[in-house]
Amino acid sequence: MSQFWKPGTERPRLVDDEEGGVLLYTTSSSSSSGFGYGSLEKQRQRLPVYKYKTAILYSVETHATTIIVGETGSGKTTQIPQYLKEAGWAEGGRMIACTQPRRLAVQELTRVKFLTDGVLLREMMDDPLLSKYSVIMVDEAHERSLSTDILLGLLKKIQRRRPELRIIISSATIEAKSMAAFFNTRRRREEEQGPTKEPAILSVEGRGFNVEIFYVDDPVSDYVRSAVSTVMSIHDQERMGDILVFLTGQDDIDTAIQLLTEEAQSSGKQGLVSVPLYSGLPRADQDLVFSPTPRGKRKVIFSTNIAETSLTLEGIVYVVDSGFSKQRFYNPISDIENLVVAPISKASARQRAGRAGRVRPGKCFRLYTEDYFSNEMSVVGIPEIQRSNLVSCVIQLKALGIDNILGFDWPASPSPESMIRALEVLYSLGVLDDDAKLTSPTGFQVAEIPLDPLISKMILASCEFGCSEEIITIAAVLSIQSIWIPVRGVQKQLDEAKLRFAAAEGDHVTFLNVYKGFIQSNKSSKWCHKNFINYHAMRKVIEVREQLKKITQRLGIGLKSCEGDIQTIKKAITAGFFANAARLEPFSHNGMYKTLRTSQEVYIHPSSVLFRVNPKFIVYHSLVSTDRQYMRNVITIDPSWLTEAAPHFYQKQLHSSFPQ
DNA sequence: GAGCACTGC
Repeated sequence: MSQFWKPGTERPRLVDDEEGGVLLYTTSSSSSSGFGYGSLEKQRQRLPVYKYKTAILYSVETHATTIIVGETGSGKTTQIPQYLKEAGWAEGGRMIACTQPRRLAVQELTRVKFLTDGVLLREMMDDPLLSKYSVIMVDEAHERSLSTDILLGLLKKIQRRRPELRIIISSATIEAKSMAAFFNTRRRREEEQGPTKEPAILSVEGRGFNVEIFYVDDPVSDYVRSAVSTVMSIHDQERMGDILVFLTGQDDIDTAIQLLTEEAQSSGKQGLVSVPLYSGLPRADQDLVFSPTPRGKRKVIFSTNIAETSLTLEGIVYVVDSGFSKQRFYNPISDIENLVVAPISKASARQRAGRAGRVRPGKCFRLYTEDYFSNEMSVVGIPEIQRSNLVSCVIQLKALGIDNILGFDWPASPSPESMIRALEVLYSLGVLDDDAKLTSPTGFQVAEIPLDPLISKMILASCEFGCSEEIITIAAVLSIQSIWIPVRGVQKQLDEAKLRFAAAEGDHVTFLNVYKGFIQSNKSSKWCHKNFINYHAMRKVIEVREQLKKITQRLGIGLKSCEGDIQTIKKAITAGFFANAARLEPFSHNGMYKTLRTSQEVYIHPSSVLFRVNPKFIVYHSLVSTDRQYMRNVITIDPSWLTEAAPHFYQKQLHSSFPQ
């Protein structure tokens, strides 16, 4: 492994601090306490990454791939693309790309493009070699999101065809070596021309302060209770400073806040302000997290993983880490994605602890034992690609002309079962042909629409059925987490509000009613409030719908309304979701259904307008599994539509399921 | 009568 630095500058340091204990954040001076005055240039020079400018540029010049190990706050994301531009990498009509797993609000430099991994993947559909870019920087690669992994695999391929392309991968310490191994394409005694193929690793320190770590002596049986009592003792014994508590979901968070309020009341403790934080929270409530803590008070933020990567909170001095988060797991045999509370990795634990050291030295209280951390916790989490349904991923690779999906060189390979399942689903949708090639035009069109292929297929079908106006609304609503406001204690009112829009045909049609009402109200937030509808979610529906409208126009498909012909709408939905059909068990007293495809026991989700209605045949949008398998968002269908929509899928194997 | 970590086009 090679490292380069310029004599006279500080030698780059390869951090290797995978052990627990005090985090090895190094911070050079008091300069980290803010920018003070001075020119913009001076400010840039004070960022930790500045010291490595020459080393980074030298490495990029001489290496095909450079891996930058950098802690948060080093300034790498904003500065490195700028250094590259100043060094001439954006000259001669070339550009620099910097990708993130999430959207980022950064200033757009000319000839430097900040974009998400997913968007860059989309760009490859028009420009497979990404030929307009001279350097591509993949930021936060250690998060191993689905799109990041696909992108890394493709970049490695592109590098073979474009030796002049430079890749920068910014990653946390723990992943750096495996990234380097993945991109090391150098063969022994190979005559090297141009940049060396062996990746360089550079390490840049962050701006964080030391965080002292504490563990519990014995395993805790109830992390919510334990988190609350830890908060109480921090409040008792530690100096002022806000507390961030990592829990797994809304339920945990609500319970914890209730417990804390009770305990503070019964013990007469004052000065604690609890704030919940999770993605489903209405915007106004989320903003409370950022409001300054009143003088003499201590803010306690109870958060999901959203505070681990997506949001940065200022003023946190104490972190309480439950050691758990909700994670998605996919079972290719049952074709079901589950959200499960699972132990986090050491990498996550480090990231969480680091949240305590942004303003001054902090403390992190881990609600698990040191022995557990050292001996049982996995070093890194399972990459998303090994925990997901791969239908979207496979169609994207197919669209990029990658035929041998099973032989693709991944940073981490998904299971063959998942890939085969994805191929089967795409085949049944008519997107792939017998040779596993994209069909024309359906396959290419579905690949062009950046949504779940089942949804894309539904949209294409709606054009034939003449109900695309309605279907793109439904597609937009389905891509939003929830349009209802999550409210505890006023469940009854929410249910009543829902009834105002409920359609006998099911949830999708109900969504259409909500959308119509929202438009008729002139997109009023008051109207949303009155009807327990999430205003921001509805704005988002409008936005996504506009995008879908543009995409359909680009595909040369006109929008058309079916003017209230609901049966047509349901047929279009069935054309995409025929595989998700279920039939009510005869004589079932508890609403048990069986899926037509695999005879799995499933139930209508209590949030559905068809809950307790239990029609004989239904099609569902997705399954969510807890103690039971629940079907979310269902519509009634006529079973004959299934054979109409997918004769190849149903005629052979399942005709015996149909009573009529 | 249950629950939804996150993200994107």
